[in-house]
Amino acid sequence: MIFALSLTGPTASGKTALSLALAERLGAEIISSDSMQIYKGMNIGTAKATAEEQARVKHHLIDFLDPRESYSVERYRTDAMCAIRDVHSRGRLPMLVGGTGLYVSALVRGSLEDSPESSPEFRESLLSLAESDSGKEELWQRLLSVDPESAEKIHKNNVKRVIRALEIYEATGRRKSELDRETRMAHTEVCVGMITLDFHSRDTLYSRVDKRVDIMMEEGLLSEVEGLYREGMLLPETTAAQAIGYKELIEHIEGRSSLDCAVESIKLATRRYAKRQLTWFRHVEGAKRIFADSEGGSMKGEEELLSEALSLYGELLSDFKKKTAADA
RNA sequence: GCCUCUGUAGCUCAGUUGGUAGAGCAGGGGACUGAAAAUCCCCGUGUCGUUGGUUCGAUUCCGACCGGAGGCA
Repeated sequence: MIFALSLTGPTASGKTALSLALAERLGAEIISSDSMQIYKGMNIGTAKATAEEQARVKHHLIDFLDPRESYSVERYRTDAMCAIRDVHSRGRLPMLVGGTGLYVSALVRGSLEDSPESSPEFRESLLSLAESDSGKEELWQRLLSVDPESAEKIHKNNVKRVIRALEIYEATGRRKSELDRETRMAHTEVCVGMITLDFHSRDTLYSRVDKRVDIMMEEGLLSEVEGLYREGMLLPETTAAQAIGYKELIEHIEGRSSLDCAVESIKLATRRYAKRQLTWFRHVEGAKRIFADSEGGSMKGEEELLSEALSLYGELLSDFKKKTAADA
């Protein structure tokens, strides 16, 4: 059983700075758990660690995929497991850092091996069906007849999820609800100790978000997006083109919104994203929480955060040791 | 100074022929197992500008006052 440390938190919470300090202290290598930093050339808008920062600590699963390509949780699981084994085999601590909750939980929960790959053709054909309300209803009814347990859990308007559940049945003849149960039981070869960054003051987080978007613009986000757009890297419908900061500036480049409007939309979308991340991380079982701000709302100093994180790491590690000793 | 319009949820505004009010946006809460920075669900009490009057009852009608916009001087 391999122990891996994970550091999560909403965008603009200061994950990167803390992760670098922690990694240096613990002899760790960073494995990104971010669904957008995987893409090559998307640097400013995804707040990727800079070249200097990457020189300080070795980073994995960052900046390696063509933005025109699609990726998936399961590919992430495979890639991340591979990186974790690699880092561990060299006697270093694998440290997952990123804000994509689903990616982290894919490593915490069992394997999804039995789960079928996605089928673009299948999705497309059902998607066109779902354009009307009655079409959505029809798809959901179809799911209800095939896998009532999943249908009950998935709202009929959540077309993507309804389609995925149907896709699983179509491809394997098995129900999504069954597979979910099995994967929940599946054993994992890695134990992830999780630290989550939270905020006492939502306002503090949101003003950090706003400020960071302004900084990204100053650093040249617009020309980064323009460059990628001109090279044909940001194609409609791809995951990369849906990234916050990119989709809004694409609209502006295509003349559908003013620059000011685009920047405001980026801030708004980022704040909402941060809120969703907080919801996700707050409800993750077994995660240890540290606050980036004090109760009054002012940001904590780096030293203070680092020492809090180190003590949580100590707790997580001793829990892990107890657990492995008990298993043996 | 006079005249007209206007003052309702954080913002933009509906509305009540007098029985204390509702949309959009913002905001809050939640879900999440091969698209996840995606996708989806739930949540609206606010001195109806202030103060008098009429009335069983006023945010709604009338007066005064205080903001705001425009017009005339």
